[in-house]
Amino acid sequence: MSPENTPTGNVPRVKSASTSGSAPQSSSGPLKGLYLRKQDLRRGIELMFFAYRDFTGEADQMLSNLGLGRAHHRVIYFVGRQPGMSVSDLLAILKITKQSLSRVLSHLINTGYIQQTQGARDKRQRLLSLTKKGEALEAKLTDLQCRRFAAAYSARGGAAVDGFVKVLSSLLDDEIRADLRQQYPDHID
Amino acid sequence: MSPENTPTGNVPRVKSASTSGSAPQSSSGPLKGLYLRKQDLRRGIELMFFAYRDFTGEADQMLSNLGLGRAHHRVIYFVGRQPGMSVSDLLAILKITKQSLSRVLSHLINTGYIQQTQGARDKRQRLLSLTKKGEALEAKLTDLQCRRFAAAYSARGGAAVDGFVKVLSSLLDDEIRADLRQQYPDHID
DNA sequence: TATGATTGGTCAACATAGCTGACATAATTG
DNA sequence: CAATTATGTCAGCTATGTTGACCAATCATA
Repeated sequence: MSPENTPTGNVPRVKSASTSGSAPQSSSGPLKGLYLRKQDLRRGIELMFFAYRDFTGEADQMLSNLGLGRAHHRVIYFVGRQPGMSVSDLLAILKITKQSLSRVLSHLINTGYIQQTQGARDKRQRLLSLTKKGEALEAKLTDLQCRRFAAAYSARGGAAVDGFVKVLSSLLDDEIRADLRQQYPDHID
Repeated sequence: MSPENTPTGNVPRVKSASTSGSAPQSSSGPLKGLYLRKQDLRRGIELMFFAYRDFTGEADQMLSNLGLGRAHHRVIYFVGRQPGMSVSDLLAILKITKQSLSRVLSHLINTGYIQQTQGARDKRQRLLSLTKKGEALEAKLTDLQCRRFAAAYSARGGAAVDGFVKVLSSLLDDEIRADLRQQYPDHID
């Protein structure tokens, strides 16, 4: 039941470049039309959809074997990246509601993946970090995804990685891009 | 409550390149270490997360005003891309269960975004296409996302787009990559 | 033509992960 | 002391995925 063996033969296939029709090369320079045609933009949209799905697929599988979901993964990932972060830091990154986070976070604490310590400067804060068990899981999950990236990066080379990072950065909302730029010292921009 | 104004000041920020520690430049060539360090791979992971969220955000907003969700968008998008596709084609692309699709698809048919016609060669098939109303919505949604891509593409130029497409393609599972390659005549590979 | 495979729909039930709104507690800050 | 902040919690809702079972129409073929 994978896309390629639909026995009817009408496998999903774009009616060639028909969607682009008369390509909107519009006015500007002669180079623009080469990657700003409707079909190029649609390819971008579709690549994002499929790549994101595949990118998360392996980790999702491993997580579901542990009774966890992608939401747990996000928490584990970001807490692992910055141990000692507060709940509101996490909320600001994930941009979900307190209640949504609470459900997932409590579960991770109860099952021993994450621990809390009271903030020293501000005792209201609960500073989050991974337990040994949490670190082990984080490492396994991140390794899975890093391996996929390492394969893609090394298959395509530094120039391609550079373009990848540039375009993805430009797809971001402005505030997020500013944040990410801060976090990566040698960020291309 | 956006990331930059957490008043505590401990805005999510990677402890510089500490996660990379002794970068695994491993054995290979001298260029590899420049984009295969742990921090580079993590940046890729995070860019995917944030970019996907921002990429879908505007459309999600417009959809929710109409009482629709992202699942409806996917159906509208792919039916719009290839009018006359069958239900099983759509299932093969979306990789969700028949029941999940059914719920969303029925809703789109009942609300007049999508119409069905009986297949000519195989009368069991219901060939899907957008109604006028559906086409109008598809155009609005796709325009939103295309505009974001067009801005990113033209900000970064053709070489970056090239790298972007290459790396995203390499992040795909093999079967999906083969499908996409077919669909785009001038796909870089 | 009879049988089996395929296309598609449907029902019931469930899980995950998001949301809102309201409210409580504790600590910090002015 | 008062206002704000950080965090948690309760109840309830929605969207989107899942499984398993089953049915009807149609097609392909022995």
